[in-house]
Amino acid sequence: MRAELERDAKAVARRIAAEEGIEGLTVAAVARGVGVTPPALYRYFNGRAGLVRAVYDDVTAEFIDTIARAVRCQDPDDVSAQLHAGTRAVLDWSLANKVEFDMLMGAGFPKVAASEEGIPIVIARELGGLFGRLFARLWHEGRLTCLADEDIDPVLASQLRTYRANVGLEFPIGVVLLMVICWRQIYGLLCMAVYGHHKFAFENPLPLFEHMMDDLLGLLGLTRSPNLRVA
Amino acid sequence: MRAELERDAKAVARRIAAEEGIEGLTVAAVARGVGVTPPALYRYFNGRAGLVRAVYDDVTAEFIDTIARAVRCQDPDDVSAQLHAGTRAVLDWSLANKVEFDMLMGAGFPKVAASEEGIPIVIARELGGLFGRLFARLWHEGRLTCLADEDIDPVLASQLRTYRANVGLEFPIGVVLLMVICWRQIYGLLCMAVYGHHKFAFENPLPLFEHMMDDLLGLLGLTRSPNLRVA
DNA sequence: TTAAAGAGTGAATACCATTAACCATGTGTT
DNA sequence: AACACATGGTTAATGGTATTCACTCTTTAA
Repeated sequence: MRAELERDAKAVARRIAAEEGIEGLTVAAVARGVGVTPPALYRYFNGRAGLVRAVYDDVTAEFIDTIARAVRCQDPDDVSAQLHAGTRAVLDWSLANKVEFDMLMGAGFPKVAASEEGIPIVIARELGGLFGRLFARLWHEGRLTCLADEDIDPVLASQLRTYRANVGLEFPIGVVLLMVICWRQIYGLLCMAVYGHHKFAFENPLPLFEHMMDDLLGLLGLTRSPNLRVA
Repeated sequence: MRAELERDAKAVARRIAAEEGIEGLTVAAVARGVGVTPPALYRYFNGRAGLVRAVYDDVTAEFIDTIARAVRCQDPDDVSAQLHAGTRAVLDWSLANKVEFDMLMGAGFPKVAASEEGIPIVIARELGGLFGRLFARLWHEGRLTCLADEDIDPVLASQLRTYRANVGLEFPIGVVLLMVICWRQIYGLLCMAVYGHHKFAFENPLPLFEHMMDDLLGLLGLTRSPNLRVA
């Protein structure tokens, strides 16, 4: 019947989490926000953990959608622009949604994953798949230079194969290694920007970001696209 | 008088934080741990925030000391070994102290910084200084190849100068940029390892770490030292 | 000897989560 | 139409938390 209350509660929960931080997301606060007493919410959510879980699911979907949209916005034949725009979208979304970023890709994730059953590795899979398709295209076009299988440390190679299987990629593990190398740098920059340890000097992360993108695109044999469209 | 109670409380707080996570660090729990009622702790700490702050200060000192020790352990003339060992110590400490890592360099930091006044940028300063001295040595030995000032984007250059001034470094901003490039990758790997998003494939982060170190040392014109001593 | 400062306790207030018991309301069936 | 029942909410109760205040005891200082 009242499916709208569930929708409202989710929206309120999301807003509270964004404004007050995840520790401010309480059953009582959400109940106040939707004009109901706290126990009522137990009809819809599994207590506080369920509320957090609901926000997590919503945020995950929104994040993936945002990034995918930014990639789709580019010229479908311009892989450089797609990679650049997708990565930029990750940065922009993360900065605009710091609490949510923490839930998806920071310290919040282990906590969310521990609180309820069946939290999937959806971010690594989806994001890996999204960018993986672009890497696949570069690979098939023969533009990537990467390590041969036998030049990769055996233990690392085995890990890369596991990753490839889980994300559903189909190119050599040398390409997977390239992805991981790129992600390592992007992720480091993201955490620097979101958590703000270097805010005293790098309040605006864009110069470092663009410098990094030039670097990473170069690593993939690409150059910055002149047709990049940023939302 | 009872300075020992303050010591005990700090130790208990640290243990609870490590075992239960930062949200389990409650005034009541610490009080139980030292056999006293909660209000008693208000004589020593500024409530829960003060307790968190005390843990933060302790952990900061321990972290810096651990890394400095690992660096000192190496041949003082072997900069490669010092960089490698120092970075490895950061990884090892972070994995062994995930909650504390989060407080120093993750999502916990903004929260701690917001809770009490005068939280210094001690980590960025100290760690930057520690590694900065090694970079300074490489620079003065003329082994580093880096961008000239005029080849760096002006906004980025200004940020690098701010960083250099805050950390007390004395080499060209091209070298500072090298440091930031290295840190970006190290930090990304740390967050990956500590937060465990890719645990399904990279449970053991060492292969990726060693691969990264080879990369970074190469960037600095160095090779892996044969005399590396890992604790 | 006495006054004051230090260090703790207990009680009170105000949050929070969670469960249990209860009540209204509408829906479907006989 | 009347009745049973599932749905969706309520209030009440339990127990956890932080924090403040008033009070007591003990130690120190004059």
